[in-house]
Amino acid sequence: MRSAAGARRPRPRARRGEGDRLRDEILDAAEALLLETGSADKVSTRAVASRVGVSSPSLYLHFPDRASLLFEVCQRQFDKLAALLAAACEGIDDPVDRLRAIGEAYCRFAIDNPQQYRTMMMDVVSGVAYEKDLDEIRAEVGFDIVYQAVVDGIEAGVFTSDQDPLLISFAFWCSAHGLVSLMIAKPSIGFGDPDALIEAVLGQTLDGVRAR
Amino acid sequence: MRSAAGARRPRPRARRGEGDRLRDEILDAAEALLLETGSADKVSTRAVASRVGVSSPSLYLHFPDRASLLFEVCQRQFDKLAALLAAACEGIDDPVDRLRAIGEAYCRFAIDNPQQYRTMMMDVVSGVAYEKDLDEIRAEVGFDIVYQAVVDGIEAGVFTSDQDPLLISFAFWCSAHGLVSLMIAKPSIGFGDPDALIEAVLGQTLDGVRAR
DNA sequence: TGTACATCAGTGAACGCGCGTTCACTGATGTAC
DNA sequence: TGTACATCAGTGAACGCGCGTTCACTGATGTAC
Repeated sequence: MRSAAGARRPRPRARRGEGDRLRDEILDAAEALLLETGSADKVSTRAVASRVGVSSPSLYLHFPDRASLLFEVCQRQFDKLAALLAAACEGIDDPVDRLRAIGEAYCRFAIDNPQQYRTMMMDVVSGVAYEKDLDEIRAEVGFDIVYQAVVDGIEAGVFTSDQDPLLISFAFWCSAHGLVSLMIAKPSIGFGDPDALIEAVLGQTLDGVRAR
Repeated sequence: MRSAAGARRPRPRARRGEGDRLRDEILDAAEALLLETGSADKVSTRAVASRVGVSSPSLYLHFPDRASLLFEVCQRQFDKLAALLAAACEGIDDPVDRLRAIGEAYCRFAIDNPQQYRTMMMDVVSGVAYEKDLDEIRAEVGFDIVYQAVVDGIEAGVFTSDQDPLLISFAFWCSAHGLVSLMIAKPSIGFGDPDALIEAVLGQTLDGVRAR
């Protein structure tokens, strides 16, 4: 816990029109706090302000309330995840390989950013109406590129055409999410090498949709 | 919110040795509160006491602290789930049918008791060292009976023997958990008929491990 | 270049709240005689 | 059966805490002249 009067000198006032600098610092601090405490409930306006080195009322110059701040922290994570997933499948033509790459990138993100993933996908962020409809979720968690890979795979004859591609995509997502959310929620289980487990579980799920 | 002085008359003192009556009422109230609020953080000692119609210090006659109370609430849920799963697969010889029955019962429990499932499997219950090791988890979430069904299935030649049965079991659990935890965490997605979705996702997962 | 003034980013103190927990206590129940 | 006493389940008041948010304010920055 670092106080405004502590090690760092008092922050210089933002110049006119530089308001976004503090705004970004607040978001960074909230994100860091979320990461360290592992719980959105612990990301209090006071803790965030103290970390930035600023009084807590000054958050209200940049966000209408705590819920909006937390919402935006999550939003930045979703943007990051979407970019990661898009990058992961870029240039991979084979639908099976592409699906595997997407799944691995998704799981990697979750394992590397467990507290963010928890907040995005597992928690009720208290006071935040963080309810997205299917279209938003589809874009944000990479559902669209999963779906596209599945459709391509069915067309190429490598995936079964017995099932609705939407359902196949969804089941794939369930596997990936189930795996990483268990690893995050129940670390005491002791999962061994995460990468090996990810590969094995995704591989098995992909086998389930192969054409036969 | 019902106060001690409210509608119900002041609760009669427990007789000597009847201390468990209030203890059970406290657990029931905490469980009900968890269900209604959907968040373990909201299950405060004061709210529980007020619901029972008792002063909050009296909780401390039955539980050393709030964390122990919450822990026991969760423990009762795990016991209930284990019993449900055992009942679900009773008398089903075919390993595939048995596995499907276990998975469906597991998902049903989660859908019917979303807040309890959330607390048991998705949340960090604040202040509760609710860390179980693999052996406990295996027993409590029905992992052992899943594993047995998989082993039986491999022996009977209906499941692939390419994979470690432990891994097959785990991937199955990932699917089921992933499905229900998404349904619980992101209700705004709009999942349609839950039973149909459960059947489809589990069926697809089972297809992934069929011998070919 | 110098001065008076306007702007507005950030502050310090305070609000009312609910929390977990402690403590000395009360008074109904049970028991010994 | 009646009485004095011991037990102990449950209480009321209080503790110190951190919270989200408000409000009147300060004082550095920028601007008009």
